[in-house]
Amino acid sequence: MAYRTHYCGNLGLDDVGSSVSLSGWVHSRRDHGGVIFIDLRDISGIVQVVFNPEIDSETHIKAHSLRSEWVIKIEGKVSRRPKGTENPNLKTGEIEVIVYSLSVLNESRSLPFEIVDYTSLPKEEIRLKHRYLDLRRENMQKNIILRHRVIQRMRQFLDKQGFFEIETPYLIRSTPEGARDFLVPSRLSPGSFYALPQSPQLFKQILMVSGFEKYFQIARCFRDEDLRADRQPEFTQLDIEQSFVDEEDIMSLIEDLIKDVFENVLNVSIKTPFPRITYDIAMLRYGCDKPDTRFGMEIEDLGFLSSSDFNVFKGKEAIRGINRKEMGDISRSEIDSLIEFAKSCGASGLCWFKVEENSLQSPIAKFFKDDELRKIKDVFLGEDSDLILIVADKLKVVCDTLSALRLHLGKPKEDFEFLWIVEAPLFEYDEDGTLKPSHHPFTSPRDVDLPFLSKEKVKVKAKTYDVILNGCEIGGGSIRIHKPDIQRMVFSALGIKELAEKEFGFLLDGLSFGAPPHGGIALGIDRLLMVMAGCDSIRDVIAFPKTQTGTCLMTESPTQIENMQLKELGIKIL
RNA sequence: GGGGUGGUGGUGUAGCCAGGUUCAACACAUCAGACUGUCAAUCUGAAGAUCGCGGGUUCAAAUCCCGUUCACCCCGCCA
Repeated sequence: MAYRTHYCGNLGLDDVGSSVSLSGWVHSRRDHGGVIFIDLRDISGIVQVVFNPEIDSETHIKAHSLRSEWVIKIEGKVSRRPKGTENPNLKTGEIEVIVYSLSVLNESRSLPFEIVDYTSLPKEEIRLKHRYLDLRRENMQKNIILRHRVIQRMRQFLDKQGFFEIETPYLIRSTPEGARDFLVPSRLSPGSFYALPQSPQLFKQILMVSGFEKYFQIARCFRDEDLRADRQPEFTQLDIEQSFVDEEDIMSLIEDLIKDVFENVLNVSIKTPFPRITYDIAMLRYGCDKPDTRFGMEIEDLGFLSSSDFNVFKGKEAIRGINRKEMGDISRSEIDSLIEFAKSCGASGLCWFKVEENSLQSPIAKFFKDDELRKIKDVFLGEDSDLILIVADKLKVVCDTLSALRLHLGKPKEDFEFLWIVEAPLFEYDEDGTLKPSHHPFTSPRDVDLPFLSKEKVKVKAKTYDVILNGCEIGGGSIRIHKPDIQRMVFSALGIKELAEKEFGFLLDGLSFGAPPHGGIALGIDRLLMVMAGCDSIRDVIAFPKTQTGTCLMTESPTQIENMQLKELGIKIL
């Protein structure tokens, strides 16, 4: 007889009276000496199966030896549970299966940890080592299946919109821009290496030149940089590119896609269009380019205080602050720890005012004139029991610190808040003073900024759009440059003209053969899933993630390589 | 490269920053026995850790110090 006629979790009152066979894992057992209850688990859920000595004594004796996570097959009859013994916590709690035949398909050693979600989880180290057991937990199965549903829905949606799913190579040319590449040695060209793609960026643009017009791919991307809770060395993007579009087209496509996915997978309705703010406004109001907008506490400018008598504020590049409502009763030591927090962000200090009886209280209040104090209170709409925090420093430090304080003190509501950040600068200077693209060098500048490409480079804004969900950057894209002369101008502005001709010659060639206007976006599937599933780390939505040092604790990769294998590749370890 | 947190039976924690009659406690899991209606079963009993690893201080170290390693969080880095 077949392993199963039904799935455990799908049985219900409708099945009462039918004979079924079920296969699955022993989730838990309750042995009463007489009757034995087993919770039998398969992918669909759990059902209680009953071994009763009066039904079949031989099977009952066999059932005594069953242990957690043994794999068994049973045959039995679905019965309504006796009155008063129904379990409302179980989807199948109104019925049980009276067993008349049991076979053990496989035994299990005693477990390194319990396969349950109600007790505190073992250390992540242990979970990752025995990932096959960790993934048996209901919560993890939910996450991985959610991931499947989201990806399927995205494919469906894009297919309906006329997009083609096209694969691009994983063994590609290494280019100097961007993150560190993972390299793959070429046996056939000793001393030469492929790189794994950081994204399919160039190939999808080439597909536009090729005339496919609408492309997407669930693409694995690889970046050899340090890991974080939201960063793995390999991660998955929904990569999209489309011809004959502007920013509006891509943003509304993504809004429709996200709306469709959330409504059909999570049954959560999403308001579109998403709010849009420019990069400059985001930096001004939130101090960062991926603000969490689930709470207010926006940053206010206090530049007028640079002319006050308070020396600390004199000559500072920026003076800005936030108002943490209803925290005016904070203790002195709590304020001290906020000051420490600010210092850890790079600030030299943190000034504070409590609003009490409609006026500002602070050790530094005496340095300010009455009208200055009033103005501070007005800027923040200060009310009694508010706490106003002010940082005066270099602009970047002020932004970083206030942004961090905002997240530290904010109480975000449980919700999904989307936001577009548009018009990021095309270029930025890194700390050693070299100009680099803030997205990638194929991003189109705004048409109005073209004249500034050669002079005030940092003022040039780009046709970019990043999509933010609850303060997490879940995607970003841009309209690309489709004219070779403008592409060359950008390369020149970056001072990489010669290098680019060599590295990206094929793109410049492609653009010169009638490339259509085009643009696209990539959504970080792992991060999107992390927020959808309510996890704190993308590791919980990836079946087999790496540790912070880039190792896999289950397979113990990476490993050293035999000399023979190295020799064949023409590689020597230093 | 840097800052921080943690590592105590299989798992999660307590003990540690007052070093010694607590050289190890509690819960869960495991094993054995009992039990015919439980569902995180219950009851009784047993087994199981030289406290990540190495060194040092001390009459004495899970506890203090130094180093190291692993996991996690963060900065740098991530076009």
